[in-house]
Amino acid sequence: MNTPTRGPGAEHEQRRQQIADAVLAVAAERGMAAVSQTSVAERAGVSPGRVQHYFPAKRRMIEAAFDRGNALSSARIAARTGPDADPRQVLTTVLTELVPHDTVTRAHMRVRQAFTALALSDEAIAERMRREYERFHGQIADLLRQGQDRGTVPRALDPVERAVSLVALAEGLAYYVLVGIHPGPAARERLLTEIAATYTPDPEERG
Amino acid sequence: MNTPTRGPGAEHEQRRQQIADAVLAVAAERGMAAVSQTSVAERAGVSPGRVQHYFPAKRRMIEAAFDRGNALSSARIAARTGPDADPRQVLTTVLTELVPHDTVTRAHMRVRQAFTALALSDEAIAERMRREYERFHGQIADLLRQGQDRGTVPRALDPVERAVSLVALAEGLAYYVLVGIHPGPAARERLLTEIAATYTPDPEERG
DNA sequence: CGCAAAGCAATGTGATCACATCGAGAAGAG
DNA sequence: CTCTTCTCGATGTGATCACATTGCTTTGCG
Repeated sequence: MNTPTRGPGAEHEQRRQQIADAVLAVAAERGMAAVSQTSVAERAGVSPGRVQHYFPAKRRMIEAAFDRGNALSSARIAARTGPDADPRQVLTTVLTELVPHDTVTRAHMRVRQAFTALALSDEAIAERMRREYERFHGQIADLLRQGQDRGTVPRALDPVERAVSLVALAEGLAYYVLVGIHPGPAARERLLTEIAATYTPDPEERG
Repeated sequence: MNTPTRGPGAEHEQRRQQIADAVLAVAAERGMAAVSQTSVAERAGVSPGRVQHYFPAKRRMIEAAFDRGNALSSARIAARTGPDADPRQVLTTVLTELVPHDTVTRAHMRVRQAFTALALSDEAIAERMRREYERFHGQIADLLRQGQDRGTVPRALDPVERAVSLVALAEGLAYYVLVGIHPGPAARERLLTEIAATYTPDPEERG
């Protein structure tokens, strides 16, 4: 009944996650270039041997970390939006969560930026990135479509195209905040303004 | 009268540029991680010794490449806009040049993305990045202000804030094109739409 | 209890890195 | 022509890397 410590039913997945988390932490703090068996093991508080045991190839470790980052991000956003049904509120939360405003979101966006660069020279990561964005843009587009059904978003607007623009803007602003080009609150305001412009540009039709 | 091949007046700057160009080429083709004395020397067609001679510290080589990239970018955009006086045309050219559409722009944006990631873990690059963006955002804001003076841009609009948003959008879209998330022409269209929305949202006031 | 296998720490290996060092050769100065 | 100084190719060095190998320890199982 108790979890086996060995064999196919062992806590492998938990250990792998622990290591993947360490990869994310190192990437957030010192960039992808600092990710090595040694640094990851140290950060995870395990031996380098164990890291190698769970990830015989570094490539797989990076990919696992990428997936882990996406899972954590989804979980965080799901927790943040809760069971809210209002699509505009959900959209606003999802997009503003991209703009760094605390330790967790800062770390997350630093990791995202690291993978973003990696995707340009690593086809496996690039493919995952494409799938991830297809999902993400689709989610935002769906929220806009729900708005259209409720009449709060103009029918003339292409939900996918608008979703792409909103996310691109949010990520561009997120980087400015990360590197200190633009203050976080101002970036958030810019984003909220753009979201507001998406909803009922003609204010008299609200019901 | 002829250029000395040695001493303080030698063709040092030209050699340094040649090496910096090789750094940019390697970064564009294989990412910053592939930039080393060996790879750069090979790409530049010179000996590793010469690379080390001109850049005793790798850090300086990277910084020189960053500056060189900015100089090349400015020159390319200046050549592209020409002596045009119409601020909207200039703004459109500058922004759409950010979206990859040929070999040169693709390479340039790949390099830019590489430095973008580097800035998050290298304070010297981050500082240069901040200065570079301050200049860039300022340039776009100036173009918008000229539009306001001509009455083609609403006075109510904050030029700096709008400039930041436009550039952020353009860069976000540029990345989507680079990694194959979004087609280039569509990204360009999205950008043109956003630029159009900045100019005279009320079409009847045009003279 | 004994044993086969799994978990995993420790160590080895060859490559590559940034950077140091050295010396040959070229070019200007006297 | 000689000498000095700059250029820069060649080679050395120690660190770090990903990954291979080895073998001890633990665990489940008969």
